[in-house]
Amino acid sequence: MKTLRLTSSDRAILLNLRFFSRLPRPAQEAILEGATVSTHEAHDTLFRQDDPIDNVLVVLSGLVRLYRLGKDGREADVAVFQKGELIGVNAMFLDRRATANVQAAEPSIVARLESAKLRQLAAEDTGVAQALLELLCHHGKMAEDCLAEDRLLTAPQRVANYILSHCPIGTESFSFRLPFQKSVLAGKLGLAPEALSRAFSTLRRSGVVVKGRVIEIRDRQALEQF
Amino acid sequence: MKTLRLTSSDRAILLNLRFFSRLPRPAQEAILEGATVSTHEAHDTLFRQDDPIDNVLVVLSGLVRLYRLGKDGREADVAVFQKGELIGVNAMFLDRRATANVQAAEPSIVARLESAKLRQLAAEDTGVAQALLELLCHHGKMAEDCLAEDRLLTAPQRVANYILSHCPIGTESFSFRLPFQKSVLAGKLGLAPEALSRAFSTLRRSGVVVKGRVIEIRDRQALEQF
DNA sequence: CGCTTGTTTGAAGTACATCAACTAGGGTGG
DNA sequence: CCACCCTAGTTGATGTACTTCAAACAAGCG
Repeated sequence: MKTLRLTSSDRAILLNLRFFSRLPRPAQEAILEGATVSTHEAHDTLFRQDDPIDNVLVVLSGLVRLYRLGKDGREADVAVFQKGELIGVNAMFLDRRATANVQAAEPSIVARLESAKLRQLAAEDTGVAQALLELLCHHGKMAEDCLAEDRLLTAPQRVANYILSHCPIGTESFSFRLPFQKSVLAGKLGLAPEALSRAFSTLRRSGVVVKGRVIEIRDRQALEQF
Repeated sequence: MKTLRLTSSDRAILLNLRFFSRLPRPAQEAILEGATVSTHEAHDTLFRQDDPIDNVLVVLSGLVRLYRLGKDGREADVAVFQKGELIGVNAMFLDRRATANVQAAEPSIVARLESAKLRQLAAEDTGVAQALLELLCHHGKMAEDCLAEDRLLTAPQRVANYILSHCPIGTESFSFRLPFQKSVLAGKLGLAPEALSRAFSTLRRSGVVVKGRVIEIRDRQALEQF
């Protein structure tokens, strides 16, 4: 891991995020001022569960995975963050400890904001607080969706759902590229990699063609009712 | 369902909540001013998924269950709220629609706060925003815990966890009363009622005695390593 | 006492995990 | 350019945890 200062392109990425773009200008400056950047290899661990943490991370490139460990050493993903997503906002307002292990799932670059500064800004400026509130509500909804999916859907249904969520409405056929390894998708969906593989082959009968990371949907209807 | 004004004891309950007690006095008044109360029979539906919703609910007594429906009509609980908990905070800052079905799981009384008012206060007063931020982070952590439990633990382990979470630290043996029907606990843990029942009987071998709603722990050690 | 509702138990089925073997790409070094 | 290796992914066989359906049982409450 190497730690650096923000480049101007890093700044540009940050300022374009939904979260940042809603902040008042002075708050933007204040946050960026103390920010640093770090680069990580795949499988690097950024934090371990319960580590004290006084940064909020922003993924600038790559992929960061949050997972918890079972007593038997098994890993369960609780979230996967892509470019532009914020990590560790919850911890900032709770006990300031990581609620999960944080790991780079591929070579990644993350910005590190100072939680203390962000907390202070939120306490002084309702605009900042507002942006955080919206972000947290969005996270909350995602989590609820995820729990409901886990409890209601079978593996092929979860995969179908994922595919459909990347498929613009109103299109009958479509194709896109997975933004990460299949094993990461498996973790995100709460499946073993083998189960994901089998789910894909089940969906082939409903017009889903998978070649490498490219997924092609031939019959949207069939997928939706799966 | 009957709608009423707040009684003074309702006001007292609300003002004692962690959330309310952190609010500045004028904000408390402003919120209580527009609040109403409604009573519900068991199984009453308060909202259906996607209903527009412009209240935040507070459970004053009883139990309120949030669940989503699968395509086949199966129900999956996403949260269960007891006395003193707030419902619908996420929706307030998103699209203002219910993210799940909301149902009284037993005869219940809920206060209804005006989301518009609360939103306005949060936009004007960082104290209010702060209280909401902490609340949402807490919700977020709960959701993450829940997802991780679902993915890492077997049914008996989840039940053991639940029991331990109600067992004061440092006590070797202990007993407490379930705050709701077993079928509700089953839903909360993502299990069929039968699975919960079987989990209890598995745990009997580890010193858990269940009589009606009363649960007795004879050997905390055994439970912890389950 | 009998009815309703909640819980337990049993038997059968299903979905997913796990383990192991095999296959396909994607570099690397010769 | 090919042989090799390493990793990611697939496929098969087996085990297991939970669901589902059905029936027995218990507990309130009229």
